Amino acid sequence: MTKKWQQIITVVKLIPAGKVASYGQVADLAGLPRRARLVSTALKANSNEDVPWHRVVNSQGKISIPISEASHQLQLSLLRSDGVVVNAGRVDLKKYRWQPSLDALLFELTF
DNA sequence: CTACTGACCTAAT
DNA sequence: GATTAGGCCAGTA
Repeated sequence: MTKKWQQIITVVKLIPAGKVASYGQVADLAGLPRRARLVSTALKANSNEDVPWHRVVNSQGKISIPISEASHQLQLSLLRSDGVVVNAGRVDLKKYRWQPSLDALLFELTF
């Protein structure tokens, strides 16, 4: 577990239920611009209960996990239990995109 | 050390 | 919408 991963995980933990963020968005907030791919590897290594990894989708609002993976369905159901509407593996980003509050942004500065 | 792999992103067809 | 191409760069083998 590197420090970069910890920063990513920390940001993901800030995403409130009912909202989603994109990989790139998380990377930026974690102070790691252009590292969207690192977010995905960090998340897959930390798919446990205290990390709401399911609230992270790609820039199109779609679930990026391959259908072949069992966790694809898991993300789908977890999102729905959060109250997020998912159609064709996709959420409406205009509606559900997480907009970090000011205090959340200030918190990021402690990185 | 080199080579390959992505749960990515953007822009251009 | 869908697809392609290029860029990206930390992990992994």
